[in-house]
Amino acid sequence: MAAVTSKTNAYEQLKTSILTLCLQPGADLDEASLSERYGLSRTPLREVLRELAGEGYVELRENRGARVSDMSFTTLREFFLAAPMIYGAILQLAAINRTPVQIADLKSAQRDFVVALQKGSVSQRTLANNRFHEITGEMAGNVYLLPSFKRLLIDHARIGMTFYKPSNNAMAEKLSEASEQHDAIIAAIEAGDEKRAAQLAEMHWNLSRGQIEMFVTPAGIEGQLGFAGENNDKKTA
Amino acid sequence: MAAVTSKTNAYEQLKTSILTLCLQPGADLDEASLSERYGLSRTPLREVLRELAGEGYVELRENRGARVSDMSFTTLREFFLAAPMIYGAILQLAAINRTPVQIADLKSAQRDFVVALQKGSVSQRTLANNRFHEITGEMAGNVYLLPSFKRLLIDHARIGMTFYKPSNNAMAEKLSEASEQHDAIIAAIEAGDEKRAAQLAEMHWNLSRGQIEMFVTPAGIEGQLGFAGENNDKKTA
DNA sequence: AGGCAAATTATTGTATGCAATTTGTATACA
DNA sequence: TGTATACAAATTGCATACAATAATTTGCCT
Repeated sequence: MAAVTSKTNAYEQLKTSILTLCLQPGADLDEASLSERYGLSRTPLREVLRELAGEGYVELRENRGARVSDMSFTTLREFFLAAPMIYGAILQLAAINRTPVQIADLKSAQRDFVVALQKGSVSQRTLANNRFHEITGEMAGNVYLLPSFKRLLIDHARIGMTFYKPSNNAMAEKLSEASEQHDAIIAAIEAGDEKRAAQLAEMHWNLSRGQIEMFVTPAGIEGQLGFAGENNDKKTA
Repeated sequence: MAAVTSKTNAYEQLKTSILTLCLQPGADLDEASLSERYGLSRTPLREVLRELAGEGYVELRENRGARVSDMSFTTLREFFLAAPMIYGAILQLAAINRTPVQIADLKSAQRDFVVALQKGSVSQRTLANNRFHEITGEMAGNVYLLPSFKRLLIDHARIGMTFYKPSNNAMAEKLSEASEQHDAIIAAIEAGDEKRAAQLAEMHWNLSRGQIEMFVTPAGIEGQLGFAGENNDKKTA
């Protein structure tokens, strides 16, 4: 998948559309309309869908078309169970096997992420973050860990698109914290400090989990509806 | 992939051919001859190849056809690095999430494996063993760990086909030891003993590694060429 | 009016033919 | 003898046409 053909174009566009929730989880994918949309016939488009299915972007159902891989509360739980393990292993190996060019790539990706953080859309930020982690996966250089890691990154991006909206200051703060962790990860990898890398991996996921919890249980509205407990002295506006 | 069509047939046959080394790592896969062989046109066969590529059975090269996923000394090293981790996690989760029907399936697969051990070919033994582990993967029920685990199982089968030939008594002994470990794994899963399950996972891979080392460094021919050290009192035959 | 069944429509699956790319080979030239 | 280039063969990629399957509508009967 190197040359710039309408096929690779469709492949990349579908990927980013799924990552940015432009195509929502569970959405039906019609072969006819998609092939027309991307300017190719159904045959190559079907092959693209098969490839995307292999990576976990879409699910194929026999005689019933493809749909974007679904996400549920169950998968969210599975996600946070598997993520620290896999990512911990990936970062450890990245710290061991990294090459100079890869480190340069990673730093470049981090610069892009910082820019996206400052003046990018939620999608751009998500994609930049995704690219950063993709590179760490490449650095690890283990074909057996990579499939699961890539699968994780798909849903990491989609979870990010859902929950990491900087609607309040606390969220924005978390995001800059994530950026600082990226810097720390780069430093640990560059230093070949595998223990530190593993530690940072876990911290990074704890941050993600914290952001989701913050989103699910919003702060700052206690008592507003008059349901506050007996000991609440605070006056309601 | 449920209905028995010539497409699913090609899919399954290619899978087992690759697992049993009937199609060797790195072997070229010609679309025309394969489509003729399995009695379907090139279009659906190409889709099958894409699906197999997604699971790690084959590698696709643009404009240059598919070939069976390669294995090298490097990948062997990556394998034994990733395997204990992934399989440890899989068995832990299997012990937690197992259902009665799954346990029954696992026991059934183990019975098949024992039969294959006694009077089956190397291929049959490998496939039965593979099926056993596949079921543990299903039991774990984590979509994020599964891709890597399945990728591992492919090469586990191929490594097994290469190294686990019971050419001597020691090898045969190792195999019955593997069977006993399977029984222990079933017991741990059924009891919901996740710690024990993780422990057994590591033991199982250590056994595999030992078998390979035994194959690579054959015993019983020291001194035969007269290169024995000074302190060797043993008479050569 | 409600439910079942047959026909219609829409969508997916497969086959074939042709275009584009790669690979192998032969020939000319340094 | 080694290298480069042009041509031929083989193989992959794509589009169109047709077949098979699923979804929907329509009409009929109860």
